[in-house]
Amino acid sequence: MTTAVPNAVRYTEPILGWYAEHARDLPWRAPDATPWGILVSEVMLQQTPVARVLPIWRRWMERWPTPAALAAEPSGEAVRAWGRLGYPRRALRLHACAVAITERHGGQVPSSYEALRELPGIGAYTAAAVASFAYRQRHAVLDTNVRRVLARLIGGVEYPPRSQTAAEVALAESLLPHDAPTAARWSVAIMELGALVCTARNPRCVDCPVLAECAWQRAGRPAYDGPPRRGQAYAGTDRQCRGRLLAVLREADGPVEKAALDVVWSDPIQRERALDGLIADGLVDPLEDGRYALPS
DNA sequence: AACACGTGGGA
DNA sequence: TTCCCAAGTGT
Repeated sequence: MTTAVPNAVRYTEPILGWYAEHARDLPWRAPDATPWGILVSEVMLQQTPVARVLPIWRRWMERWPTPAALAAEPSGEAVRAWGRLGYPRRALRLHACAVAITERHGGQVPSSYEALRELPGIGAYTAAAVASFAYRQRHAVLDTNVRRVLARLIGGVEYPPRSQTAAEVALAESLLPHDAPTAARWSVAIMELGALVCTARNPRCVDCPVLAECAWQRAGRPAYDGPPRRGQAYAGTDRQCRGRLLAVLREADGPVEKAALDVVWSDPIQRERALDGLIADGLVDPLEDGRYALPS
């Protein structure tokens, strides 16, 4: 038996109203933001806080305002401009996106979910986000923020399951307003609610527009009881080693000697493995003369 | 379906 | 200081 009260009244309207008043004015949300700018922001924001993305995004858009502008440069320039945002393979894939958009889509970021999904580095979330935010379409946009809001608001638990389920997708789709532009606004609104109010730690429930509807609140905000949610060691890992190695190349003006890489990581076995990994990923180019460079 | 993949800031 | 985690994707 479904409720007689339409979801639009219970969730949509309060959250849209809250968003209208409390949304951050981020540059990729400005009226003059382009689909390319929005796509770039979405890739940069993957697993990365807004505060760190902001300056890099501004510099990036100033330098490469169109996909064609980026496509015209070596991929290594994208890796260099990526700076310390993390997960530098994203920079490589963004460059590959620019090439694909230039070659296959006449330089215009495609608007269909399917075409977006085929671009390198664009998965289910990012394709839905770009289609929604750049083209005002109606898609379930299910990121970590939205999953957490739905887990609490509807599921009555503190955190969503570790990996995304079909039930979550179905739920997100069932909540989508029928009208496409409204659905797009709803998607960004519920995401923003998760980012600003319904946060992972210390949620600001007092500021929540749907506190009265919240199943987690109603249940007395029980603490998460499932298996440990995290545990990613970093110190001493290949990831850290790769980061050190790539930082050397990023900060160098041109190719570097092998010795310049050797000094940043003491364990030669791990160092070589990490370097081979970077080369395999296309993030590092081994030159004929024995030196190493960012890819061209 | 797990696991690899960077980085830095807040609690 | 240590731990958690921030608009995921590809294999």
